Amino acid sequence: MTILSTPHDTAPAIFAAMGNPKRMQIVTWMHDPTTHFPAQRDGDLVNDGICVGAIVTKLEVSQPTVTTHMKILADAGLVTSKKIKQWTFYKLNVETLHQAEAELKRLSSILG
Amino acid sequence: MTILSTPHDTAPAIFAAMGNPKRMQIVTWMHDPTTHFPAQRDGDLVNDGICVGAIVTKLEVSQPTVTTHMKILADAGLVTSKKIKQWTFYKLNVETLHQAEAELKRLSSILG
DNA sequence: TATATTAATAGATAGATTGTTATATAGGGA
DNA sequence: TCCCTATATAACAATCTATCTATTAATATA
Repeated sequence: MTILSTPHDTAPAIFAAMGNPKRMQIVTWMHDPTTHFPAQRDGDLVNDGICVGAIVTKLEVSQPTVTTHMKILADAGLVTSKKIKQWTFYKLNVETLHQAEAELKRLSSILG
Repeated sequence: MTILSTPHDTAPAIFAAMGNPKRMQIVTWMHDPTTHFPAQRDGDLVNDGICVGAIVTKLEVSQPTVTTHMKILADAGLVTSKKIKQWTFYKLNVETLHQAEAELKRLSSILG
């Protein structure tokens, strides 16, 4: 979905999802998974994503709290999820970051 | 302040400020003041900014609510304010939008 | 099958956010 | 001075968020 077809409240949802220090931390870590997370047995850090447990360990909040944060990020389109065996792997969705970037670009370009 | 010297929780504050439909609406209007607001007697729409009353009229919430939203935007650095006579004029701060844009660019550039 | 692992869901709670009305403050004009 | 206009502040209500513990569900493994 391009910025042109974006419903009017999609952008606030993306910004709201990033507007939390814990979630910003998660997104920052996910940007460079191999430096921030240990290798996983049943899912590749880059191709499949990061499993919930790895985030729980680093973020130092409870597992349900991480699940909630991931749901907010997923609802905003900032991450996608994939289930392999008993794990759920979350991966950054760069498309949505570009979309937010375009929205900011629109607002920062003072024309008149 | 450049993105390099940005404290680690500045970015979430900016995104949180934009992560509300009403505030996003305000920022969008302020991006192009002359098309969205009537001319003002004691302050120029472009050079001085928009007065609170004009936003109250368009946003259709109470004046104190607008004042609260403007404070959140100002605290995040997204707008600056200037008092002329009994009016407070708010103006978009493009610097901060660029800062948020740079943060998104950083996160969307997958290097490894 | 019984147990361990992993994540999601349910339910509770403290605190933040968004909104209201009422009041205070500050400046301009009659 | 007295009143009007514009904004801010106070006090409060309703809703949302972030967090927890306990439980459930699903999958693996011994």
